[in-house]
Amino acid sequence: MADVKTGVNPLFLREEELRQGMELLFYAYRDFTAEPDAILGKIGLGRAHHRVIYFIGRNPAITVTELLSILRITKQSLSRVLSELVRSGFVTQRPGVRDRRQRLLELTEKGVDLERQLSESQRQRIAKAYRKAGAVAVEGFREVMLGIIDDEDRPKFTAKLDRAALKR
Amino acid sequence: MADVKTGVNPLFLREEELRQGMELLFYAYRDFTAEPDAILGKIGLGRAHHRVIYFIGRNPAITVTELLSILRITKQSLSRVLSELVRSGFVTQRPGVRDRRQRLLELTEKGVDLERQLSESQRQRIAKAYRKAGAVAVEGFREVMLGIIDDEDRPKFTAKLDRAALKR
DNA sequence: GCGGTTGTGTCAACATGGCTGACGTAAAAA
DNA sequence: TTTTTACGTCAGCCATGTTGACACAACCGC
Repeated sequence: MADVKTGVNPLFLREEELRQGMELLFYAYRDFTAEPDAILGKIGLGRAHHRVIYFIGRNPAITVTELLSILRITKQSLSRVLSELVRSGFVTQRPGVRDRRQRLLELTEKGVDLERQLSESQRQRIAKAYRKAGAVAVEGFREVMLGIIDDEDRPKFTAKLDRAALKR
Repeated sequence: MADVKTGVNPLFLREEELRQGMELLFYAYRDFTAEPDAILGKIGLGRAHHRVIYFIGRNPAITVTELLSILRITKQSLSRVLSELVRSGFVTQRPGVRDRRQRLLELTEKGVDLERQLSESQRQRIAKAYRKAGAVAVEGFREVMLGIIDDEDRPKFTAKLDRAALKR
């Protein structure tokens, strides 16, 4: 049972290691969101708006249902945020071609600008971390993060067939 | 400017890589918090209570100020959550010895139980990801995550001298 | 010992972003 | 034709953050 190298219970080490992992996630997320939050605050928007803008920018012509499944919130919650973004001219909606009930969402030029501004500090933060850690570490980071994410969303990061395009 | 191997603009690749990193953080955090949130909901508590319980459990006899600096919220926000936890018998307070203005926070037995229950699914999630990815990947994960975290909190994960103990 | 600083608490008001439940409409699919 | 789907909206509630103001005890430096 004794760990020869350290003289410490290996179960304790494991527990400590896992707790460190949990805390890394907490601190990283806390710091990752801090800067965009500050920018958003100045223009009367919140983190929820950033998420919506981000994923629309990332998946042009995304539908409301697809967006809901990414964010895992209710349509009522999304609706509030989304309609604010449409009203203030960051996002446009147009009916789907194959299914006219759908509202395909796109960023306006103004929306693209805001998205870029908001994500800039985050991109820089990730870039700095990647650069400092090196390619091997980045690959390890990717693997561990993928393991943390629920199975169903993992394919998003591997095969990049455009599921979205099939639907419209 | 052209990337010989892929025939793709390397700036685009870099952008894609960074965006993937950002999304990994979003999805990992979303899934990491989902299960404890569900448990908390049933007993009328929220994620904020989990965070407080977690960090008190992790740093027994932590002071309010120290807790505030970890959570980066206002004392008024913490106060509400903390007093609920004290009132419901998850946390105890006692005056500091060296500084009697301080309230040293500890989990009660009930608090320890709840903490364990809440963090269990998270520990398992991390453990599964670590196991699957392997030791090298875990080290890479650690390095990248540390790079994402603000400088000031990075020492928490390296030198583990007990700063807290010096203060009381 | 006095005066400033620190640790903590509290009251009040407000914003954000979740939630549930209910109801409605248009379009697609069976 | 009926049912299901995609989406919207109204209303109300809750959790969790914010700012600002005030209070008090205790500590620290001069």
